[in-house]
Amino acid sequence: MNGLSIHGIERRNPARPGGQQLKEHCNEAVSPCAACRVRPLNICNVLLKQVSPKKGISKASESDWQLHAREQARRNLKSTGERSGRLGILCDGWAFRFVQLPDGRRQILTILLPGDVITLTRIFDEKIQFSVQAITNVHFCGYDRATLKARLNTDDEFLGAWSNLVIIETRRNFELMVDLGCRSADERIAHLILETKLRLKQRGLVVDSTFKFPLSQKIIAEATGLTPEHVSRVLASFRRTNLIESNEGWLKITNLSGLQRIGDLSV
Amino acid sequence: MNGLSIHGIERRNPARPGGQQLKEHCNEAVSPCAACRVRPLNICNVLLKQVSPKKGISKASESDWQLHAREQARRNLKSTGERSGRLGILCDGWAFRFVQLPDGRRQILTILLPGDVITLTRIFDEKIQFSVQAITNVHFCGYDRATLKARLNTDDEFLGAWSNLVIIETRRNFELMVDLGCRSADERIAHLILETKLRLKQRGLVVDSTFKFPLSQKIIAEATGLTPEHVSRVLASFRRTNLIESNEGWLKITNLSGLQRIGDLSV
DNA sequence: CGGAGTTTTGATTAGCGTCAAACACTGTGG
DNA sequence: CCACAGTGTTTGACGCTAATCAAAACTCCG
Repeated sequence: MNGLSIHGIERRNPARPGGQQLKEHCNEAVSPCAACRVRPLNICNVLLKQVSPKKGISKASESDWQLHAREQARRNLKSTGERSGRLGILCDGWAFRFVQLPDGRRQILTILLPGDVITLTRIFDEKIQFSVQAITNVHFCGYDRATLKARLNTDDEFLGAWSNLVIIETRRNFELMVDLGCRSADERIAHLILETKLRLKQRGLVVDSTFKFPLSQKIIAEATGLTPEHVSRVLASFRRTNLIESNEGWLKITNLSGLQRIGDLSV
Repeated sequence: MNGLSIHGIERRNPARPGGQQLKEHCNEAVSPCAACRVRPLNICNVLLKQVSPKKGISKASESDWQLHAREQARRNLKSTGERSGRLGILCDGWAFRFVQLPDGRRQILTILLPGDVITLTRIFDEKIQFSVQAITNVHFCGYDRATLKARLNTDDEFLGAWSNLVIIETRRNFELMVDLGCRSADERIAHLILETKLRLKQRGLVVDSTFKFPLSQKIIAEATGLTPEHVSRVLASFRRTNLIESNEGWLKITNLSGLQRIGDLSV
């Protein structure tokens, strides 16, 4: 968790005085989406390619239908039951979806990487069913829910893009269920590393089997249903057997086939 | 697993000679959908209320766009990677979605009750990502995928109904992840019982806290990520403390608040 | 320098898995 | 009719994985 962010956007935001001022809108003249590299991974490409008047979106709402914002590491972007009316997309940085039980136990449902849709079902679901927390400093944008809903009914391409994401997400949910239900600690952690590497590779963020990995062991524990202590032991054993190297929020897979033998992605 | 089925449809199908003849189409003069009681729970109501020509469905395809079939208990309805081109709905009987790992381990993803959509994302997903197995004898129907996909683009009500099911399913997937990731064996099993009771209640299939429960302990084990032996012990302890009574595929909750204290549904 | 959070390591324990055997139930074939 | 196999449930003994408890080393940051 050093100062480098993935897309070269530095973490050193202007220091904010109070902790209450959570979200900072960036009303930049030029939309940051123009330079976004992860647009093809989600629905932004489809949404932004043509904001034509014939779609029935008035000029007035157009200026407001997409809002950009930032948030500091470790702060919540969304909380269970919230009704913000916006579908969020993570432009830059890492975050995770999680559920918090009354007694403090937490389960991480999804690690969110740059380009991921934060609240995919928000188009139809008023209340979201989980909370979202930033891992690093993040930059995200929110589309107006009503506008998207209307567009889903008229724009076949958008419907296709959205449902494609639903399918990908469902598939990953199933994988996590299999992990939690019937795999050992070694397998779960190896799987998490391999899956994250794969997703980062799709974003061009893996060089020489090395990639940014800002997940603390507590986060890995909550994502895999283990304790931080046990995660530490497993990672230590992976390092001892020369499967991985890690430091300073970076991770390198030094023995890919060895790691795959433990946590292969084939379901 | 006695001879009675939930909707009064008897299990005694005409005896079939070979085991190979898996599926039996029911080309009845009157559609069984007319008497279906679970239609309001899924997309059938919307789909069947008006099959009007103006939707662009030709008379020829209309006769074929919905097919009814049956399957025996313990047989697979679908297998991973299959490409049948139909979206299935469970009309009667119980089934489950599962993933099978190469080494034989299995994880049940969803228990399917009468009225549930078997392959919800099949509209967009050519290959399904899991297998489906019948628990009891089942009766199901399959809608033509291409027809549904076309209709999703033109029929707002259908889109709404479908996406509503996607949300409900996502929510249940998240609940299972929390169960598997951070709850004890007692909690998981109590939760499974309570959730199943709730879903049966929506279908009017619970009387006096008593309901059909044809899940073997092996199935409960695969659904909760436990072993059959341990499930047996937990259920025995539930019975010993007078939380539940069970026999012959039926289950009665004799101490609801006690069971809720263990496996409450609130997430 | 001090405090908070993270990682590491060790010792101990508990929950659940594994192995095994007995029993009940069902359907099958002789 | 019985013998038998196959499957599911129950129970016991034992073992192992991972949790728990605890404490020290390390990092980051004011």
